[in-house]
Order: sequence, then structure tokens, then C-alpha cells
Amino acid sequence: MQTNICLFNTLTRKKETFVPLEAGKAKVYTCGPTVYDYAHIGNFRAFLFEDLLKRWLTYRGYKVTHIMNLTDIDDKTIKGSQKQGIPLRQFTDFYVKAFFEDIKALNILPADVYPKATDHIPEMIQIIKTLMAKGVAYKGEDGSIYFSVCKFPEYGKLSHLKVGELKAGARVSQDEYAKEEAQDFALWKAWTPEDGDVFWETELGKGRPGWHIECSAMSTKYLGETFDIHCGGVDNMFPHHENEIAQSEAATGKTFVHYWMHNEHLQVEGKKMSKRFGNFYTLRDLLAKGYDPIAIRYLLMSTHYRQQFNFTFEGLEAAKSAVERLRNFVRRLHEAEGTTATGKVATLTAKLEACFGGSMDDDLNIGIALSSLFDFVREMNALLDANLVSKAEAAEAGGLMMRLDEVLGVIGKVEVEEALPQDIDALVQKRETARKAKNWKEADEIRAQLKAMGIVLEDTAQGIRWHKEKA
RNA sequence: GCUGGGGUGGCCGAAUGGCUUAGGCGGUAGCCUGCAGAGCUGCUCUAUAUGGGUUCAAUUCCCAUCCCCAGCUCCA
Repeated sequence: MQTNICLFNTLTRKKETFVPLEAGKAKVYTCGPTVYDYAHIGNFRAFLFEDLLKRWLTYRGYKVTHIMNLTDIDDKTIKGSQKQGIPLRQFTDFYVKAFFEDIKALNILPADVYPKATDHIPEMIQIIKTLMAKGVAYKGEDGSIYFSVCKFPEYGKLSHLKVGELKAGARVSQDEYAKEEAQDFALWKAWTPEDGDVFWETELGKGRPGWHIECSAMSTKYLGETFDIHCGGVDNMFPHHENEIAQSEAATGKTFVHYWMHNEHLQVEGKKMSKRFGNFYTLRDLLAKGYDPIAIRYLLMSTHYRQQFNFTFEGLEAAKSAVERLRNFVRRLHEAEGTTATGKVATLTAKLEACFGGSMDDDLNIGIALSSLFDFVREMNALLDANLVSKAEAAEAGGLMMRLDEVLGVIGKVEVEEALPQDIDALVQKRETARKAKNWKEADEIRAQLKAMGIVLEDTAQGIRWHKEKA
């Protein structure tokens, strides 16, 4: 199999042709949520970018193995569970469940495995032991175990930060005094009274893992010591991913990851999303306002992942209309009854497939991919208007739309003429009778009545048409 | 302060040293329609932060200025 997918690699700051370790397979690890609260739309931008990447690799024929971790042990989850007075696991399970509900609503394909940090303590200890044996980790005065950054000369290769130039004291943590060097980071944190009953008694001492080690341990367990792609938000680039590289490569002596991909953050109404500005939204907040999750999916996905994106409610309305346009088009294809085949459809589908594919191959250039899709829709609509699309051609075009929707995930199953419930069907017939009798007033009233019930009627040259109104 | 990304029409967002400066949304006019919806077509008046420079030609390259965003030890 040969494909020509180019991905922007943070390591080299260049687009590179994707060459997997194993032909035809892509091993992908993506940093998942910290389950201490509902995820916000910024989190979902990252998960949607990763979903798009995965779907595109799949479209191009790769067998993708996708691992997404669930961080269920850190300061925030501990604090949250203590505040509610419930065990850590009970606390995090609640938000894990919420997370799965959210990604389902957004039509994000599930990962193959969602490993939890607390289920992988032994694997983490194994790596830390190896690092200690190699002399790159040490026990500090507080009993915590730290990674010695100066023992890993390549430290900073991902984020392009020079260790010596890091601003000291920007966020000084309590345990800093116990470290040999300020830039060293914790692999294992010794128990402190604030941790309460959250600790593990291990050969490293009583305590809990540092944040970064979980991703090294779990990615290695499920994908191997070296794998293809690792994704996350730009904020994870430093220190999280930099530290993962240090830990993993120091432990194994092998390259950890070939392609590092980072998505940019989003802003809301031109400002940084923050609780302080009152522009902080979880998916649930938006759903409660009545927005369609698929419109949210479309909106968050339709801007290139390395571009900062400005989330606005106006944009969300626009996204809803755009999705509706695609769905209307697919609906028309289902209903096409033309008999004349001009051969133009084949030309258009070939053009779309080539242009969409070429764009997506270019570091997921979704902007151009979508513009080619809408070009196709417009040109096909014109042919449909002129009744120049045969049934077979419509099926061909519809098939392509469905294949592309395997990537976009926004059209879904457009209902074909299924049977309406009897009472509704009776209303439709009644209106039709009134309409035929040119009794417009009654016909319009029934139409409005049906709309209130979620059934949209359209009168077309081919007869009456209906579809369910999407939220 | 250091490092990086960015400022494109009413809004969102592509692209490019000239060849038609995408696409979506919105507005508007026309066609179609009893009306509406969907769809098609036109228009939305020199859209590329500002000031210089290089060039036959810059929105695209260079310089300066202003503004926004991010990273600088646990926020996607």
C-alpha cells in the first residue's frame, strides 16, 4: 500500500510524508481528558482533530490502533473527590461516563482502548525503576522521585525550548526545593497529608505517580516502545510531551514517537476562553441551549487544526446551515428519478474524490476539502434541477457522499421515505386535498401544525416531500 | 522579558509573486413556486492591520509599527 499523506511534525516543524512503522498500520496515541469535570469545547476541538486524523488514515486504508488515556489521578481529581467526600474512583467514574456520552454525541469514533492511569501503576513503577537503575532518576529529599533533565541531552527537542532559558519561578511548586535542578520533574510523588487516602504502597515508597509517566507507561504497553503518531493540544507540548520523550527514550534507548501532532487552541468570541470572561462552555452547556451536536462537530472541525479558531454562536448557526445543505443534497440524490445519463456525474465525482483526497492528504487541509465538496454539491444540484441525473448516477454520487461522510461524520443516515405514523400521514393527505382545492389557508395551517411536530413538508415538482427537522 | 503563531469581504474561514483572490454563512435581486421550503443565477460597491521597501507585478517576500493569541513545569 502506498499513500501520500503528509503530516506536520512538531519535532521537525515540517510537513513530512507519513511512513508507518508497519506497512498498512498506524499506531496512534492521543492525550485524553483529566476526568475531574465535564470537558469543554476546547478539549473537544482536540478530540475532533484526532478523530478526523484517524478517520482519514482509515479512509486511506490504514488499520489504525488508537489509544486514548484517561487521567484519573492528579491534584484536581484528588481535590474533587475530597470535596465531595467520595472515593477517587467513584468521583472519576462519573466524569468518565460523561466523557463517553459527550464523544458519542459528537460522533467521535471510540478509541480501541481507554487505559486509566490508576490501572497502570505497576507499569509506571517498572519504567521508573529502569530510569533509576540507569542513573537518570533520583530520590529527592522529600522522598519523591525526579527525572534528572541534565542527563538527557536531547531534552527540549520537541518544544524547541532551551532548558537554561526557562523562566524560573513562573509557577513554583511546593516540592521544588527537594529537586536537584529546577527543571527536573516528578516521576513519583511522595505521599503528603493533602493526598488523604489516595496513595499506593510500592517499592518506590508510599505515594502516587507524577503526571507524565502515565502516558509513557500506557502508550508503551499498548503500542510498543516506538509508535507512529502522538497527538495533543499545543499546551501539552511542553512540558508534558517533552517529559514523555525524556522518560521513554531514556528508559528504552529507542525513538519514542515518529510523528508528533499538536492542535491549536480555540478562542471564544475573540477572547481566550475562561470562566472569568463568562465565555467558558462545556458541550453540555451548548446542548442545553439547543444546539445540534453535529453542528458543533462541523464547526470545530472545519478550521485547520493548527490554526487558532474563534468560536462564535454566529459561526455555530452557520455550521448548522452548512450541514443542513449537505443533508438536503443527499436527500435529493435519494429521490432522483431521472433517466438521462449525461456522463457528467462521473466527471464530477472523480474530480471531487481527487480534490478532497489531495487536500486531506496535505496535513488534513479540510478547508479545501470542504470547498471541493460544496463545489460538487452546487454543480450536482444544477444537474438535478435540469433533471439530468439518472438514478444510477445519483446512486453513484450518493455513494461517494457516504464514503466522504465516513471521514466527516456530519451527514449521517438521511432518512429515506419511511412510512409516517398514520395520524401524521392522515394530516399530510388532508393538507394535500386542501391544497389541490386551492384552500391555501387550511393547507398552510396544517403545514405549520406538522412543522410544530417536527415534520417539514416541501412541495416539489415531483410531488410532496417531507423530512424530519433536525435539532 | 524570551520563544512561537496570527491579523483577509457583513461574519467564519482558504489560497497564492501575476493567469478566475476558494468555500460556507448572512443579506439582496431574479428564476421556480399559490405561498413557503429546497435549488439555481447575479449582486454584496478596489477584502488582504498600518507605514515603508524589493519587484515589470505583493495580500503573498523584506523592514518597522500597532493589535490579538499561545508556551515558558502538571490548562486541549
